[in-house]
Amino acid sequence: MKFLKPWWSDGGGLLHLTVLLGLAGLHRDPDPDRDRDLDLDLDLYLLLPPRAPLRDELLLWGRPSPASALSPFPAPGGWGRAEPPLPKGRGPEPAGRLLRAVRALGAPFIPRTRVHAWLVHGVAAGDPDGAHGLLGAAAASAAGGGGAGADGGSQAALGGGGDPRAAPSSPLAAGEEEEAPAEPTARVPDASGRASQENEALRATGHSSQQEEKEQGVSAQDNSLQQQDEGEAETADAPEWEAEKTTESRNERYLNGTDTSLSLEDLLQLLSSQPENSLEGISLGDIPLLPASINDGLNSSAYYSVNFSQAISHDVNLHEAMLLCPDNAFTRDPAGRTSQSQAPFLQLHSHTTNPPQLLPGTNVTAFLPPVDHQTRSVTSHDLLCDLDINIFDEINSMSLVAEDFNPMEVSPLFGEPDSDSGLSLNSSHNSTSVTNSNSCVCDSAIGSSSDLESLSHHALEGAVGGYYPEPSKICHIDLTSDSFHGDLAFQHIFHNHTYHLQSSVPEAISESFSWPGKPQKIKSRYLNDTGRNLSRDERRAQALHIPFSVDEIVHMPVDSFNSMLSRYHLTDLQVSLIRDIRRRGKNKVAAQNCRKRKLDIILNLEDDVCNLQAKKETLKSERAQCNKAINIMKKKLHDLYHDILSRLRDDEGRPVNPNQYALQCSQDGSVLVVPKELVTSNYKKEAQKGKRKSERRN
DNA sequence: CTGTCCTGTCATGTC
DNA sequence: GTGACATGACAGGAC
Repeated sequence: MKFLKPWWSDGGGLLHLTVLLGLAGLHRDPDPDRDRDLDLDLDLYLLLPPRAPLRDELLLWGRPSPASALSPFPAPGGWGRAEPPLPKGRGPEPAGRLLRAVRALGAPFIPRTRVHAWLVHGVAAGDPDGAHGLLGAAAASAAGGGGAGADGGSQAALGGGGDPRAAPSSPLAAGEEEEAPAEPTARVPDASGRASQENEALRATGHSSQQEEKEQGVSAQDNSLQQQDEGEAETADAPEWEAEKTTESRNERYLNGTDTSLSLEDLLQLLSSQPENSLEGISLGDIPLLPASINDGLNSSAYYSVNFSQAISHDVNLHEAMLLCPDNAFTRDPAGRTSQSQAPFLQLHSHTTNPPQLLPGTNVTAFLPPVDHQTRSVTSHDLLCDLDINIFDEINSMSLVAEDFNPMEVSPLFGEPDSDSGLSLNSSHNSTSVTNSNSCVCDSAIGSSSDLESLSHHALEGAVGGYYPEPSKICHIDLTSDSFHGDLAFQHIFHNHTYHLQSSVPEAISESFSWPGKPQKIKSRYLNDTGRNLSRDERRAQALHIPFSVDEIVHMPVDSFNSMLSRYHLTDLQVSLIRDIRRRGKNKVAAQNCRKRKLDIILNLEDDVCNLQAKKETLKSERAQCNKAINIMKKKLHDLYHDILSRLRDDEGRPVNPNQYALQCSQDGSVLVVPKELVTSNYKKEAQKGKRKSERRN
């Protein structure tokens, strides 16, 4: 079990449960060869609402094993789902379904009394259809014991027939309807039986005997409470949102396939209630698929204002995370907290005392939501006292060993990594500090924000910087609109915000007016939600509550900028800062462009240099070749001169000196031997004439 | 510890 | 005169 991350500072978060259900011989097939055991391995992700502990409902979506296609049993269709079975080999669940399911809740935040579980991955090793049947039967049971339209196999498995009380253990029947008596049938063990079963499951996971004793003690308490609840169920006042979800309507939704939710307790209760061989013919083939990772779906679910990508990224100490829940989570409503707060923990214990023979090989490690704890009167103190430390230690060892937990990645919300306050996530996760403060997460988170930067980061991210905060980071702000915003803990949070704002604004102002020389080391300490460093201007703007993002300030046209300044009633300080931000921003862009241009120019010049050097080399080579050819021609001409002149004789019969005479070809083709002086003068004259002619032509 | 590179910022000039 | 832009210079951080 891993408490992946408490993105709500008061303890909400994502809880990863691994539920191993070993059901030996549960699935009977007419063909003995096909009779097989059921090993159901479920990965559940429980989305724990902020400040609202597990209570009375799980919404569970199943993902049938790919092996279901090989099922020898026909897929049931009676208690069908709104979503048709996904084609074989289909990938993860698209985010839309989860989102729709989440939005179907009808509230911006998860109802505080509900817990939602996504069956992210389910593998029925032995018989996937058996596993499906298991869930299917559970859903059918939840639908009222298998009414009209329910799968016949499911009905047979449940033995419910048409009697709505045939499956009184249905959490929906007992928890939501709060009408069905809790009289267990021969097939359906009572709560204590379930508790015994799950206790055995926990024992199989290695719990110590002492721990079991504690759990059993809590289970007994839980059982008594549950029985009391059952007796008082009719008189219990259900919350408004619950009133809207009557069993009838819920059953209808189950039956007509518009509601795919399924209580996890349904599942466990069904497991405990069904004797061996009783799940024959039931299938989960039509349980809608779910993504192998909830990341996509949850990430797209801005509805929660939760950063799921981060939420599932880390393991945290579950014990601490649970205990980190602010006290208000348990004491907010002393009258109404009777059941809601302690439910998850108590329920955990209540499910741990079942006799092992009922579910041989069953290994359940999960916080199970209670069905009906409306009237429980256990205080939060009792709850916390009832928590078995060993459980958390074991969970911690499991989770922290399984995955590396990097508290620093969680820290941006809780404190600066190198905060001078000395408080960090590590400290917030320290057991001592945790147990000393019921709201230590929030306190440390806010209280450790020793300067304006972190404060403004949390409080004003949306307005300044152009980077919208991830929901996990602003949850404590958004929650102000929630019905819990009157909590003392949150008042404390906002008090701290105000305090730090007041104490930090001058710092920011002074910083903004002493720009040169200001240390910029602080920059790396302030990360926005995308992990990007908040610029100094962004922090300044946040500090001064400037309702525009830096991007807007910098990039908007002048007219819009001026009109914006005139529209809003801004102080001189704000206007000055906005203009400085705009100037610096534009200058920054200009500098970037300038450097880019400079770099381009340099690169172009380098290219030019290379090209010119290559051309130069080519010309050198050509010139060398020409010179060589010229030399050859000169040599040949020289030889020719000597050969010809050596054969000539003057009037006196003496050989002609080649150095004094030259050969000259006339236009008529005759060759004359003339003194070089004449040749030179004539050549110059000819050259001048040719030059004049060329000039005339031009 | 030092050098290099990158980036932001300021000052100044130009349009 | 003002704003936008370009650019040199400087400083700080990262590597």
